[in-house]
Amino acid sequence: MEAIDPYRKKPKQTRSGETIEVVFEATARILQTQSFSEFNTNAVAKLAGISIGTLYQYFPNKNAILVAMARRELDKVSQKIIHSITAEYTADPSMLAQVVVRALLKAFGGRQLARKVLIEALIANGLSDELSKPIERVVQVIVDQQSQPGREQSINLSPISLYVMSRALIGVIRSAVMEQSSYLGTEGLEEELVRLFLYCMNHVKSPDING
Amino acid sequence: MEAIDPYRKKPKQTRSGETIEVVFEATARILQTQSFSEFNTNAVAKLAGISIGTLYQYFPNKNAILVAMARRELDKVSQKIIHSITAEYTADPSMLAQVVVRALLKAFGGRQLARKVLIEALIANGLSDELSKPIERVVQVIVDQQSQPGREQSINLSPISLYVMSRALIGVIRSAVMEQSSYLGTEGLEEELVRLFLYCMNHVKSPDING
Amino acid sequence: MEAIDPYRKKPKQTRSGETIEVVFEATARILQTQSFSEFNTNAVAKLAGISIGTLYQYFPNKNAILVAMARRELDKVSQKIIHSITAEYTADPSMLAQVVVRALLKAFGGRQLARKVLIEALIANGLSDELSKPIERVVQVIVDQQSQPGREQSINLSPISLYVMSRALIGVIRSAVMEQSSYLGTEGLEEELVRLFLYCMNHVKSPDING
Amino acid sequence: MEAIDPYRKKPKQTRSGETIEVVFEATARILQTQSFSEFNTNAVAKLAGISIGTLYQYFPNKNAILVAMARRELDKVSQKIIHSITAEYTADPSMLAQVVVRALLKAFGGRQLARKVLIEALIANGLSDELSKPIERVVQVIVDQQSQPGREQSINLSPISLYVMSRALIGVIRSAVMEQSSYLGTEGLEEELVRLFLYCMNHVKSPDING
DNA sequence: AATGAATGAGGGTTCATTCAT
DNA sequence: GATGAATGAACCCTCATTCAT
Repeated sequence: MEAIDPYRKKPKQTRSGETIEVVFEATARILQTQSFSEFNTNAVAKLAGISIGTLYQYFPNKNAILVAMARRELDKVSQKIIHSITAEYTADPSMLAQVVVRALLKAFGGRQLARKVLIEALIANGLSDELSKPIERVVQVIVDQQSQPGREQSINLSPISLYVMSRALIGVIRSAVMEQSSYLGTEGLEEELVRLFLYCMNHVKSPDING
Repeated sequence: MEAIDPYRKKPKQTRSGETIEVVFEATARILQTQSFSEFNTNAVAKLAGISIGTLYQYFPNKNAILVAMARRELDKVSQKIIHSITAEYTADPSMLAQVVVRALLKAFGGRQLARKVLIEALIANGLSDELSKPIERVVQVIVDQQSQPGREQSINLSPISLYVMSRALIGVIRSAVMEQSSYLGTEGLEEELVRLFLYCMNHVKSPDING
Repeated sequence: MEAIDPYRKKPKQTRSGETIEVVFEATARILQTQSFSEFNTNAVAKLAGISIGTLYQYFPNKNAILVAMARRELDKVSQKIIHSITAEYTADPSMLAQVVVRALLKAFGGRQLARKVLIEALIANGLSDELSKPIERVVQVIVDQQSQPGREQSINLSPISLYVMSRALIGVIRSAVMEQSSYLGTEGLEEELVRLFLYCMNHVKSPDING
Repeated sequence: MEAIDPYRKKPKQTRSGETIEVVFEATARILQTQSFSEFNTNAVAKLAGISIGTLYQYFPNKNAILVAMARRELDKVSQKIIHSITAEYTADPSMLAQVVVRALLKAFGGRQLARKVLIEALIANGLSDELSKPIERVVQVIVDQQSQPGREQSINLSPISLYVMSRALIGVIRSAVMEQSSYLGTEGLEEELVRLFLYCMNHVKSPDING
């Protein structure tokens, strides 16, 4: 559907990198302070302090700005989480879960309107699967970690379980952010998510309701 | 925010109801066969076989069409599910879960592009919480059912658990629909969702990964 | 340019008269509380509590409402002034002038937004000459009065003098109303207008500036 | 109220000035040859030979065209009159009056429909006081001139007298233009206006009618 | 006489994108 | 590489007016 590479020219030079950066900066500012409908190429160029012509030399079209920005943002998120996991390496799964959930909440639940709109943009552009990619990456890292030789019991997470788990997690966080839910920032939500995460990782057979 | 009532005039006469219906019909057809950007008031009116003026006598603006339609759609969904539960009343929780999940998948996962865009519309209008309402309604019905006198053990679902559960479920389905995931329609997905649902309903303490 | 008779059906019956009245009432209310652009047939009909169809049975088109209303309004004005003159019949010209000016100011300078907009409407419809008609009528009455047999000296006002005089007077008042001038309501303005009026009535040859 | 500056971008380049000019030209042509209702942005752009987009880069909205144009027109008028006065400097007040009145009539009474509509535009935009500004400017110049040292008798024109005078003069001319009066262009009208002007400038106490 | 749903021409305005400089 | 004036297709929405009931 959409051009896979949203950039028109690779930021080889420092100059180019700067231009892309100011465009992102301007985009974020607009999404944050104004509505999504306020986001248009002319406005971005103006706020970025560049000409509209220059903008179009770095992005083939309006959408490409959002896509590029969102991708970079999501990359950052997974980088951070993976870093957290690696740094606080632990054998305790519940600790692990907490680290991941907390990082996710911090990343997406920042109450930052810009991120919310960015997410909307991804969705509206049929790129909503990108949203879940960071979690998939994260989970993969965890699985790899847990499956290291020397471990007694390695996790065996089926692809579909991974899929459901990541979408469930992100789904809850996404909803909370979009609805500006009052649960955001509470310990309760974090606990529930940790529990959900652990359940999915364990992949135990669901026990009966009545025992 | 957004006008709560997306209708401009109450359908007092039968005529009005019909008009709204043809507008919905046309909207669905456009969303299904063409892209979202093809969805404009003129196209809708034309396909609906009414004048643009008439359309605007029933909907205050373009967005209102989507919002009204989405709401009705979601209402239908919960109606159906609740009906299913009531019809196939069962003491077996896993049966219950299956009924609910299957109904949800059928409702949202119809692979119908129109529904996808409708969901987008809700989100874009800051009404994404409406998406989860049907599940909340459904769960409420279930809880009520399970808690009837005579039952040995009633369910005690905390609000936050209900919240997380409904958003997790819808999150997965939503993602699958939006991404046009290949899991859609598979038994595997259904099973996973049933499991997730049951787990959440039971709300058991998550066992350790290795334990 | 415009239909001379703005009414579609003569108000023979009481019913008809009432309808026209509620239309005028609604029009006035809209012009007063909202802008001129808010004035449209649908709004008028709604506020008047009649159907749009009924409205069009009494007025051939939108403009006719304004024209009819303005004419009636201006008629009222001249009626009042003439009444004042007749009632306070006086041989003293300056008294006469004061009576006329005061009546005019009261009629047009009422700070009533509706009248202002009505005036605008007349102008916009190329009927601005109607504005001056009341004064012409008034002056005619005065002239007739002054010229009654038994009077030593009758006034001999040339048509062009009458024209200039009436337009000058109305011009000042109109401007003051339109600009919402702070002079409105002051004695100073009244005095100046009385002086102007008297000067015009006297029609003396203009003396040199320096004497 | 209304945006004080009706322009969207300052004519930095020569190009801009030209664009504004062709827009004015096209506007005038339309107002002159067609009715006011024919005046719409698309028609203007077309006749101006520019795209509608370009037009909107110079004027924020349709009305701004009229306002900008009217202002420029009125500026021209006062420039011309002041120029006339200065050029034909004279100590003879009646000559002076004639110069002013003639210039005013020429400026406003050109029978040009465009000017009429322009005036309407000013009025409709609540800027009708702008209409009188040129005369105020002119009178100021005259007063300054007359009050120069060496003159035996300087004029002492109170603000309210100035106000009444300018509005009376313009009022008559405006009416004549709007009504397309047959007096327009006659010597009689000019004489009457000169007389009115002189009377106001002298500000003599009005003599009794019969005295 | 009254109604009011339906009409649809028409117009204001935006904004993604181009291209000559 | 940068600029930004110019473009014009596209689209939302209004509202005067009609006419079947």
